[in-house]
Amino acid sequence: MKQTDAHNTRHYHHGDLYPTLLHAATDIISEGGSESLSMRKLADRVGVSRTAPYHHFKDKNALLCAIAEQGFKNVERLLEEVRVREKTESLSVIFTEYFHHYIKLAYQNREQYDLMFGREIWRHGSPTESLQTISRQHFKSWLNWIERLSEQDVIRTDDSPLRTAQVCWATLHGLCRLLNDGIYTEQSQLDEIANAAVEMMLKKPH
Amino acid sequence: MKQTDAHNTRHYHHGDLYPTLLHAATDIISEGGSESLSMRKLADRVGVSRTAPYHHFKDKNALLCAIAEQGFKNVERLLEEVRVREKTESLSVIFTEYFHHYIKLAYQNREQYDLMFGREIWRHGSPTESLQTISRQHFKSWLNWIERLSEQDVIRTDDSPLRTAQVCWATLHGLCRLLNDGIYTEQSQLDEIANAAVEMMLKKPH
DNA sequence: CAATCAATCTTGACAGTGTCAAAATATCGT
DNA sequence: ACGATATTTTGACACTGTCAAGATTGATTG
Repeated sequence: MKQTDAHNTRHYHHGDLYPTLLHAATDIISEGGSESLSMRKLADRVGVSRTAPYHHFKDKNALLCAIAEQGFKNVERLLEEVRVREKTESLSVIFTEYFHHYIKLAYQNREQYDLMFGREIWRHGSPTESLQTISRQHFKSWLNWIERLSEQDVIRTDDSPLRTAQVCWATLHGLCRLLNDGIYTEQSQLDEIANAAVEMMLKKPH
Repeated sequence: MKQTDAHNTRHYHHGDLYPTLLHAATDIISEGGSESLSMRKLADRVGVSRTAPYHHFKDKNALLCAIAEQGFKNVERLLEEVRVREKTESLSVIFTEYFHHYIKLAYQNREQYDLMFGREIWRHGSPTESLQTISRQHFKSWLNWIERLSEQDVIRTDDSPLRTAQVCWATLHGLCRLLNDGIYTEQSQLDEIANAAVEMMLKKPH
C-alpha cells in the first residue's frame, strides 16, 4: 500500500528515501520525542549513511517541520469530517465530539502534536514556509467553523468571532497539554474534563 | 544583596556556587531556552570548570527542575496577593486581573514557564521530588480559589470544583502558550483575548 | 548504444554536548 | 597542626549536528 505508488516521488538509489525517512522519523519521535531523534540514528535505522538525510531535508529543523505538517493534515481532516456531518446532525453534538476527537488525536500522537504547536519549531527553530501556510490555513478553517457556531447561537460569544475562536482554541489546546504532559490530571479524567470545558462554552439553556 | 546572606548556604571555594549557578542558568535560559543552556558554557560563564556544577546539581535535569521551582514560587506569590485583596475588593475584578497578571508573568519569563509545565521535565526528564510537591501545592492553592469563586457564584460551574479548576486552568495555560509561542495570535491582542476568556467563564448578568 | 551530467550517497572531519572516574585542592573541626 | 571532608579539576568516552569533498549511480542526450 505504500510501495504501490512508490514512483510518484521518483525512486533513487535507495528506493525512495524521502518518505522512508519521514516515516521512520515519525516513528522514532512518537516513542521518545524530538530530542530522542538523532539524524545519525535515523540514517542508521533506514540503512543509509549519516549525512544522506541532508539531501532531502536541509536540517533537523526541516525534518521536524515536515513531521509537524503531517500532523496538521490530520487535524484538518478532522475538521473536514465536521463539515460533512454538519448538514445532518446537531451542531452542539458535533462540537462536543470534535473536542473529544481532537484531544484523543493529540494524545495518541503527543510528540507530533508538541511539534506542531511547541516552542521547538516556532520559537527556537524556524518554521518552514509550507508549515506556516498549512498552520495558518488550519486556523482559518477553525475560525470559519466557530463563526458558523456563533451564528447559529450554539456557543457563547460576547466578542468578535476571532476572539472567540482564539479563546476556544486556547482552551482546547490547554486541555491537550494538560493531558499530554500529565500535569494536574490523569488521562482517566479526560472525558469528564472535556465535557466540562464544552459546557463552559456552549450557550445552552442551563 | 545576594552576598549579605552568603552564609546560610555556607561558602565554599568559589564563594557560593549553588545560587550563582542557579542565577546564571536562569539568565541563559531566559535568552535562548533550555536547549541553549549547556552545562559547560554555564560553568564557563561562572568561572569554574566543566564538571563543577555536578556537585550541586545531580543532572542537567536537576538544574532545570530547580529553575522551574523558582517559577512556581513566583506564581504562588501571585495567588497570595489574591488572598490579600480578596477581603476588600470585588472577586470578579480580582479574577480578571489575576488572569492578566499570570499571562504577563508567563510571557516575561516564557522559557522558565515552559520549563514549569513543559514536556522536557514532565515527560522526558524526571521531575525532582521537591518540584513535584511545589507544583501539586500550587494547584491546590488554585483549586481552593476556584472553590471560593464558585461558592460566591462568580464563575460558571456546572461541575465539581475540581473539574472547573482544571478547565479554567487549561484555558489560562492554553492562552499562555498561544501567546508565548506566537501561534495564531500576536502579543498585541493579549489583553483583549484574556478578557474574552474571562468573560466566557464569569457568571455575570449578560 | 556510449558518454556526459546531475542527482544521490558516503567518508572524513570539526566543534560541541552530557557525564563518569579519578586525582587534586582547599576548608573545617579537632 | 593534622586529618577528614567538602569542593573543584583534569582526562576521557560516546554521543550529537552538519559541512566539504569525493564516490557512485541513474537518467539524458548525442
